[in-house]
Amino acid sequence: MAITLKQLAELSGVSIRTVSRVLKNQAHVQEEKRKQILSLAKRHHYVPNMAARNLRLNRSRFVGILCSDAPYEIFRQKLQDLEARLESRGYYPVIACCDGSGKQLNKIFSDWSGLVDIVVVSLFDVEISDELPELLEQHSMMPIYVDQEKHFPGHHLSIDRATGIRDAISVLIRTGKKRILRCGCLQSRETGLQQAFSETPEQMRPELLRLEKTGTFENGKLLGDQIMQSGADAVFFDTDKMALGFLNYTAQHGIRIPEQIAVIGFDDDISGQIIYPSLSTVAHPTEELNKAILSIIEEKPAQAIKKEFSTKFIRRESC
Amino acid sequence: MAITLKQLAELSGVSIRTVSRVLKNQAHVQEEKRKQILSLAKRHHYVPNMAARNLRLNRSRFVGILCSDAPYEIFRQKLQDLEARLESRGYYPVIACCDGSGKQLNKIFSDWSGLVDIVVVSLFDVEISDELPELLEQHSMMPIYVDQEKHFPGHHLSIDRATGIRDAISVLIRTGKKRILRCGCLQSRETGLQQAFSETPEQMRPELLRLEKTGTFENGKLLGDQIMQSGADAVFFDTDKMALGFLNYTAQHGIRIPEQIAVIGFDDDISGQIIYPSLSTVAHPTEELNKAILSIIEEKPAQAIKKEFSTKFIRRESC
DNA sequence: CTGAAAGCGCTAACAC
DNA sequence: GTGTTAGCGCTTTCAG
Repeated sequence: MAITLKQLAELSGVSIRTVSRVLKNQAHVQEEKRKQILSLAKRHHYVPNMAARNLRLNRSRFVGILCSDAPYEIFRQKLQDLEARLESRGYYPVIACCDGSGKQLNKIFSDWSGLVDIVVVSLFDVEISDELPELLEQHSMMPIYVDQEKHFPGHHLSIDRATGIRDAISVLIRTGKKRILRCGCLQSRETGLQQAFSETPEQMRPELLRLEKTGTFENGKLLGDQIMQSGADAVFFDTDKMALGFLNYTAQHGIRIPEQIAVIGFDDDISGQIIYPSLSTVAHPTEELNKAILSIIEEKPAQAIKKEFSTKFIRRESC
Repeated sequence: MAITLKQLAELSGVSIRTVSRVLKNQAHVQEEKRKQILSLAKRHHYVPNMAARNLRLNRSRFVGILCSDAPYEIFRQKLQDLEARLESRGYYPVIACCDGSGKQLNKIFSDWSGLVDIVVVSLFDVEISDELPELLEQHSMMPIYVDQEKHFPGHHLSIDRATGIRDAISVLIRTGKKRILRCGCLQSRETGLQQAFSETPEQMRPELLRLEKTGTFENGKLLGDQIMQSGADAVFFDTDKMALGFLNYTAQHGIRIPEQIAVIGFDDDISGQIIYPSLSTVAHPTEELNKAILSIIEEKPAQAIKKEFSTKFIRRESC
């Protein structure tokens, strides 16, 4: 099918080396031969076989991405952005949905061996096996950890949740909310909240209520009654999913947002933008993060990179 | 880094062929040697280099996926389902976001040459260059076209929009709607609508209104006034996006759904499930379609497969 | 039962 | 300027 260097060499009556030189613009080759080879190559649609090149050079343009199977919108959004960026630089993502078990990781890496040498670890809500670094080492793959709790050796790009959350809560405080409810139980959401409170002069500090439930859509919806009875005038949810569940409840019960209660979520799910009232939320630093991934891939720094990116508050109609 | 067959052969003092035989369980090898080789392989974490294997066998386990960059939720949903299915069978998706131009396609296929031999074409909203079949041929890649308008040679899996739409409209008619508005201008949405109407005895047939605008969220929102003034008691939108735009409008204006007007969309975007009232819609046959893709990949049928899958009406709160 | 060897398509060091 | 050649790591035919 596809023509090879060797065939091209035979066709043009020169050595494979010369063909290679012409095609790669290395050194000088007689203009005449050059042209002939070039036209021959074009006519036969010569394309280097990347499998062979990769084998020879022991590197590839494929970037493995380990992601969770769970349908978190924000995840897919990030992924899509990354895909586009990779491709624009001539890299391609190879996706594996992963549960984090050593067994599965081993299978994946084996299937990728020699074809993928950089792995972006972007797992969420799964328990990652401690064998991961060892497995990566064995398969000689370089990991880039994105927003991972476990501190495996390698590049780490993390997300500072506090900044965006602090700004969000500050807005609530500044707009005179007196009873703020925090709904959820993720430790990572706590710092920003505390910051906003401690920045506020004591006499102006609102009351802080808590409802510690996991941040699912269902929970947001089910807790509706309880939230409204709490007397809170503003509520911050751990996740947009949960906030959206609550907004579903309020829509159903004719509760006016933000007049009766202001709502802020976390994640910037697409759904938050399409509903009415649109959901104020804290957005992930997707762009910056993905840019950083790309720069690591392209520059392959010897030192392990550790960077943190800030989340950002996005004010919409719900507060 | 990674140990090779050759090294394993040297370590165990046999030929490379014998090692290979043991590792692949081909024919019999002296039990003693067998065990030694096996333990050696395990100790050194031997993993075959897929790049080399692919080169030799001229095939691969990577499946290229051409998808649109546009952030259509339904697209990503389908993609995610496909990813999981592929992986469960030991295949991996390699993603390229594509604008359909010959130039870009050529670049992508060149980058993939020898590494990808099956390409799932799942493009939407882009003009695909007519060079595609030729380019695929040149790179010896087998296409699987998913829901594509252009009839290039190869396997085609298409989506029958009519079935789900007919059922949707039938429900509207059965529930006594008298003025049904169709909002959108996609030709593909017309057949099912016509079917539902012509199946209905003439004296019971509702009135059919039309508003021919493209199915964007913005349009759904902007057309709110016009839709309400049309006097329609039910509206079918070309896309969930547009329906969601309209529901945003109705939420903002305190219009009761479905009492004042029943709403049905098309696509089954996630957002339609989380809002109140949840959006009745017509869903794509994602599972069946992706199963079919997998069976083509695994069975590599000689004959071009042409299959059509039906959409399905999902009734929720909005009608 | 086991091994030698060819070759997938490409790169690049090393001659001439 | 141009050609020869030795691999990258694997599979598999063909001889022993």
